Amino acid sequence: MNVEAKIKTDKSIPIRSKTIIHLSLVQTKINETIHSALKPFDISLQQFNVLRILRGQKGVPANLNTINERMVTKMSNTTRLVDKLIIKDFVARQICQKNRRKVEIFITEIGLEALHEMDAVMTQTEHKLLEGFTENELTQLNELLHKL
Amino acid sequence: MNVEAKIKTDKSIPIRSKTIIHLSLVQTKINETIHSALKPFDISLQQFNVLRILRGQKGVPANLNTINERMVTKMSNTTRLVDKLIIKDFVARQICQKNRRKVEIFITEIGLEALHEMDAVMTQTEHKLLEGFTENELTQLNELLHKL
DNA sequence: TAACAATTATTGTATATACAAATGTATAAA
DNA sequence: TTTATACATTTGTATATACAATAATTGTTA
Repeated sequence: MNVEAKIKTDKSIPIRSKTIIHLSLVQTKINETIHSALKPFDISLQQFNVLRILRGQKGVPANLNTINERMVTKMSNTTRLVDKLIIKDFVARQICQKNRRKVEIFITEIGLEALHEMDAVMTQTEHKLLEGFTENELTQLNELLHKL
Repeated sequence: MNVEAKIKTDKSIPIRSKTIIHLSLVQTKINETIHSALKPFDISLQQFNVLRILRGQKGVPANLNTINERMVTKMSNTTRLVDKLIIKDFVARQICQKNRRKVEIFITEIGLEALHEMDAVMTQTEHKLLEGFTENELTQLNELLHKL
């Protein structure tokens, strides 16, 4: 991921601008890679993330607020995202009886199985994306990102 | 930007998954920050990037292909993006006389002036986003991102 | 308790984006 | 010259997303 080459500029860019552009380029690459890795499963990255959040609940249903809080990129319309997962029978939704404003969303057996298949592909994709890094460099990168 | 806190998981995440999530979180933050910084100018980040590309041409008009190649996040419909900049009188478009399939797009005086104002805001935003970093750490981060 | 405010989710609408098909132009081949 | 192919952009369409408005329920307070 060579910034200067990519944006084809002759003049040297200030280090901060360069960093921001660099991060954007990296993210674009990551998104494209993950997107195509998930393609065979006919699921979007956002939908995949919701499934993982629900699995993390270990059987406890989550309401929309909880999902929203834990989403990496927040969605204004998690409702419709969940709708799509329901169509696939990956999750189910029911009204919370304690507080009927809330809904309880949980992952189904079918969803768990599908997610398990996707996990393998995702792990593989992550390794491929980060194949240029040593363990030490990964730690370094995370420490630096932590400052942002 | 604390990954574990943000995604509220108890179990420790594999370093590669963590890195990918970390990068996504960082990018979300950057996008939100830049988006709100550009809000007063009523321009999207993509539109801003096109303006910068056109200024980089130093008077030489660019065709759509050139713009597309240099875009950080590639767009399938640069046509419509340029349309919006034309409405604002920031750029102009004319058919290339040498090859009438091509169009020539260039930034106007109004566009240059507007961009100049935005530059100040962007520099400020970049500094704020990266205020936790020393010069040395910025260099380090760029070197690491280069591996991706 | 009635009125009002706060919470939670859903829906409507406008814009953004991805992908494919269509348009118009230029070049090459028969 | 006609046909085919490649090129550069535009348009159509479906989906995604952001933001605001609405609906339903619960909590608060006068």
